[in-house]
Amino acid sequence: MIDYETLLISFKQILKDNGLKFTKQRDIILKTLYSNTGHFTPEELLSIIKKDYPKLTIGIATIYRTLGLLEESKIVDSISFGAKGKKYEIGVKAHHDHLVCIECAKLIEFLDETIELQQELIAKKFDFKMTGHNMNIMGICKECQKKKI
Amino acid sequence: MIDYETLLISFKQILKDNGLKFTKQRDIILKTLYSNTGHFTPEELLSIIKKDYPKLTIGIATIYRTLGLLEESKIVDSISFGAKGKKYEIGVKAHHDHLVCIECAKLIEFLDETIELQQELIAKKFDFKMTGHNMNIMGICKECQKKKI
DNA sequence: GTTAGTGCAAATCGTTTGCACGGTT
DNA sequence: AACCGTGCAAACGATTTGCACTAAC
Repeated sequence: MIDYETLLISFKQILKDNGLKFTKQRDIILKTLYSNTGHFTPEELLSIIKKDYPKLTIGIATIYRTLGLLEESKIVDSISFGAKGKKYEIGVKAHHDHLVCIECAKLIEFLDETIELQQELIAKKFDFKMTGHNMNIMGICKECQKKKI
Repeated sequence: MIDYETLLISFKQILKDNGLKFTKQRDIILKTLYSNTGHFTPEELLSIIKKDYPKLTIGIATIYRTLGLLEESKIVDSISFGAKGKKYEIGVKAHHDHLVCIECAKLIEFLDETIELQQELIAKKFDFKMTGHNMNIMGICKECQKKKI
């Protein structure tokens, strides 16, 4: 996984290239995403930040705006839960897909080279300019299967 | 693809098993989904029904409630567009995945046996009881690539 | 007759936007 | 100084819900 220094430099470069500014809020959102492993909703991210930086004023709108920016810049990835919102995570680590537990909403990451390759072949076959993909296997995780008994 | 008679019988059976009623609205929603190929948002479905059955009174709430029921019953599948809603289609035909155009929201269906098989292997590997999966390849379709020039 | 289903409108939830002020360049 | 970013609250769009009425059983 990329180190934080490098990530920060490349984020600053992206901002500069687009005439955007590097603010406290953007700094802290990126740092928080980097240092907390896992997948967060915008609201979850906000409450982590409010807890970790009580002095900082920050609103949910900024979280959304910054996550949008980070997603465009390919720094974070998102996974969608229908009308139930989206979850975000740092996306500069190795790409992966998800197993989604329909009971507890837990996410398990995996990477499968065979699938990755097939996806590229399929996109090519349909003259599709692939910009990304997401694959979610829905089901009931090991732990929740036990609970049900 | 399953014929409509059989589908209707199994839907009625599901309703009966759960102490639910077979209503005009449910009848027509299923029929409309079956006879119109494609992927529809709840709003789109409602306007098709209102056009085809001008005498029927039906509201958007019923569409949502029925689609939820049909999805639980595995009769329809949905594909999510983040906060931009969901689209539904009859799911009793052969399973397939989607190419999603990020410009025009068009969906292209495909089926890839290699990927299907890999998914089962992955679920097994993580002791996941797979209940479903969705895979969406995002990108720009052939037509939209041309438009951009 | 009992119970579930309906349409409607209000409520809700996640997300986006307009605006005046504050911070970065 | 110029301009972007911010918080706030209002606006928004998709979906859900409470209610009194209606229809399926």
